[in-house]
Amino acid sequence: MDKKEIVSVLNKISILYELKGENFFKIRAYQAAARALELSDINIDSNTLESELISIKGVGKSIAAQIIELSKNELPDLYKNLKSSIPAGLLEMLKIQKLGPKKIKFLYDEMGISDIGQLESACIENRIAGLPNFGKKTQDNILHGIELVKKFSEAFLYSIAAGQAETIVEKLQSSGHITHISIAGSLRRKKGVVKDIDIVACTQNPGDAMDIFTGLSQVSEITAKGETKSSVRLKSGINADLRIVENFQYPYALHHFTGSKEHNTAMRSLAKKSGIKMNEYGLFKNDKLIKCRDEKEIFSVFNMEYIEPELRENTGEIEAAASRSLPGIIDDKDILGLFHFHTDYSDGNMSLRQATVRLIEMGFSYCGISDHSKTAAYAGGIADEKIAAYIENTNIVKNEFKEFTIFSGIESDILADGSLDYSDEILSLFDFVIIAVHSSFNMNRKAMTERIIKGMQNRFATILAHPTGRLLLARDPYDVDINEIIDAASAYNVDIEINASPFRLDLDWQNCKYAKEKNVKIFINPDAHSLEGFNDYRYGVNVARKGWLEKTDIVNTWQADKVALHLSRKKQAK
DNA sequence: GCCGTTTTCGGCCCGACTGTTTTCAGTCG
Repeated sequence: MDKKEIVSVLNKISILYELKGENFFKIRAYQAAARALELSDINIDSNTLESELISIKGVGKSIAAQIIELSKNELPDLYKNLKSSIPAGLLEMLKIQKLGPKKIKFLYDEMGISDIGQLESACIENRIAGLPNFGKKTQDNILHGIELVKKFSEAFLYSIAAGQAETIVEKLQSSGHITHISIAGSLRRKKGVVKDIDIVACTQNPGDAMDIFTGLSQVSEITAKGETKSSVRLKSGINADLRIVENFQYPYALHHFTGSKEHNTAMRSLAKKSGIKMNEYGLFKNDKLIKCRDEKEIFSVFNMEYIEPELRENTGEIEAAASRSLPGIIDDKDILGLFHFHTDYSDGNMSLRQATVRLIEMGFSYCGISDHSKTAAYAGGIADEKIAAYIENTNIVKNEFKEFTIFSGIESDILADGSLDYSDEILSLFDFVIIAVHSSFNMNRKAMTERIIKGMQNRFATILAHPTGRLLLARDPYDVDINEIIDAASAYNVDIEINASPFRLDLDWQNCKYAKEKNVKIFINPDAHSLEGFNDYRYGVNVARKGWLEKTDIVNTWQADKVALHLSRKKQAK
């Protein structure tokens, strides 16, 4: 079993323990170990030693032994026994809102209910209301929750949720009385996929603000309404929470509701060590508030640098902030040019000229065109005999815009055997060659990894595009060893892109640190097919920020002449 | 189950809202 599968088993054990009613801290220990393992750089195989595993904070002897068993493809007895003692349907039942492990356990133990179907019938037959600690309201909530499980996914693309959150903030702001307001939660941390919308605000009239919030036209249902917290479900299916606090509490509340949960837990435990209590209303020493005007001052109390929201995942940012060694992460304005876009030579709906005009308007100083190659028939890829015309057109536009640099490129398919779909003769005509997998996704891990590495060995390969091929919420990544890909990129001097399409965000932020460690250079590419698509580069910046990347790591934050040198050196070196 | 610059035992982050209860457990974030 590989690391990903092992992480999944550890998480399953924690869920099974929850349904068993096990000790809360034991449950959390498994969750913590799973997460620690996931985020560590350790590569797990059948030779992995206990000592390596125990060195990961959160993994002890017991869990290390289970990981070792799993790495040898043996399921630990503990897991087998747990799994066989708990019907799979109970796990599904956890997806129902307002229904947690305790109630599920009760329903199973006392009523023999072991899946969503049985639960639904029991509710319809009015057999749930009347049970101890269950009433009519709970029964209705369960039925409603079941309906939602059937209807909605639990996750939404950042781009969709962010748009809706911004609209809500604007409406609350225009209603007056708001003194502070911000999007918080995973949206503020710029996760690619989010579960809900969190908003923190201060106002002189909390009642009014709650009324406005719960009365918004996009609200389909009010799930909670109080003086300081209200929750609604939007018509889109996304849940949104509004928290209202006093002005002086705003920085603490903003930090608290921005999370992540793991970051907060770590911060609180750190606070506790210095005798400070930390919650959404403040920092307290001996019940006395330590005044902070903004989030920056909260971190200062602990003698830490300000931690950007994107970094707050408890992946080392707290330690780095304490030792004043946080990375200087990039900003939208650091991006000076955009590569990887498609024009009407393949499946884009704009000409190179139109693209260039737009990019100049957006303030960029260079770009790199890369239409699809001949194998991508579905995308109108360019046949061998049309390459000359494609390059000629690029040259015409190049000459028209002297102050703006256009790099000439192509997105060449990595075929199933690892070869690229153009001859070296054709590939040599370009300033850069993006290589990508667009077909035969169902290869096994070893074969897929070897295929991509062979593609990178081509002497003209410049950038590897969307390295895992995933489509968020729609298509799993193909089976590939991403660390091996990064190692190979380092060895064969190939850059990797962060595909900034909100549907892809591939390379993922969690792999960026390893790429940086291996000195692999990164491009943030919009993969635009239309003029509007260029704006997507910002989503890629979000990924780079979460991934601790700095300007030195990201090629398209460099000036055009440096990029030109970088590309030509790559071509000559190979 | 994990962890330790007071600790190898005894802790483990904290609070709002709901619904079912008469003081609180469960769920969620």
